[in-house]
Amino acid sequence: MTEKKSSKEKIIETASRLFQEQGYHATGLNQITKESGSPKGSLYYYFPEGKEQLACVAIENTTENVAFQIKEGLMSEDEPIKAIQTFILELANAFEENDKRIGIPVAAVALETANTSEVLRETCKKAYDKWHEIFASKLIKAGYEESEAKEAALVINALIEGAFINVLTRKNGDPLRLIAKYIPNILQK
Amino acid sequence: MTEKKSSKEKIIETASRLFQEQGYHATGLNQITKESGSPKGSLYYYFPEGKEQLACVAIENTTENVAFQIKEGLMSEDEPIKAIQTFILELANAFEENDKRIGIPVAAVALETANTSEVLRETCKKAYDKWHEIFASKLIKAGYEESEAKEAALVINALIEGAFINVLTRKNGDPLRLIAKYIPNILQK
DNA sequence: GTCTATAGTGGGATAGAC
DNA sequence: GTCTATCCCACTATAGAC
Repeated sequence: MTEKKSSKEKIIETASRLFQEQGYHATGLNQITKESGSPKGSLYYYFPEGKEQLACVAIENTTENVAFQIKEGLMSEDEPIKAIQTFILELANAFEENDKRIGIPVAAVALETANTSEVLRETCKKAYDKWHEIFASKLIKAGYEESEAKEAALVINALIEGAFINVLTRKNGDPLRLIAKYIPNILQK
Repeated sequence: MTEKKSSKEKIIETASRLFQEQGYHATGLNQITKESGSPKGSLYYYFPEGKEQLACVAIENTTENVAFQIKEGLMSEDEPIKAIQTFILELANAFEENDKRIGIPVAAVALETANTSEVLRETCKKAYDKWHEIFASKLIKAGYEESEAKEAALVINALIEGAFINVLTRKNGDPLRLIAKYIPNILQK
């Protein structure tokens, strides 16, 4: 209803960004409240169960944002191979334009908490399931058989995540540009 | 020279395992000293610059261990496609046999520290360079052209890392088994 | 409901005994 | 060289004023 963002929204957005850039354990609630401009009392008012609960909501927020970005990115072309390639090249450019400080959505939190928090692990799993579904749907619309499309979607997403790790350690987008060239290989019999 | 492991070695091995399973920030020096059976004074005697220095040495240790595992895994077959597929299937089985608690070597630390520690980022980058080189060398020996082999090596490693993230969030090895099927696609023109 | 002050715990790091 | 005791600080979480 209100035009300006609520405290709760500001906390969620700041938390989403910081968890993505720094991971779960490196991100403190003090930093989140400070950068969002909200006092700590508000954080515990909205998220009474504390950090783990906030992280779940933040990851769900990131999941939706990234899902929207993938959908938009894939709309650039009808032909799915070209569309996916274009999306990947845009990722590489976005990384280099954003001061190279962006992180991989969800991945750091997923790796850190897979063994220590079932609820966070499940939340990250749902993120990947959702993104896979979007890639698969693009392929199915273009005539690919359903089970084949679902498999290819997982493979393509894995390729992007793995290349992105390499992008971060090199601080340049070339690994993403390289894997874009290999998308046709994934999608041929 | 001595038969039993030195304190320093025990610290490095414990640190390597914990950083891999939990990441950088979730792993405390207290936990490392406790699980390695060494007092904290010893840790700072051997690693006077503290946690970051220890993490570098631990990652270098992991780099060598994993390099050895890849080399050994790829020796199972002469033909590189089959050899890489066998290696990936072994990874999936190892995950399920090791209580599903194993982490992805180096990846968590790489994601957490890419923006905050240049020295750790560089150390992780060297790990990936080394592993790429091993895959590439297997391909070159089998007759692949050098630049093509180097590219394919990066793509295959990215595929493994990305699938491994999904394996951890699902707690089952199937994503690795799936990408193994796609290795021939990467290696054909 | 919004915010401040503070408790309590565990982190990295250090000094110095032996 | 090996180990203990301790410091300081940042973290999560809470109590309670307004």
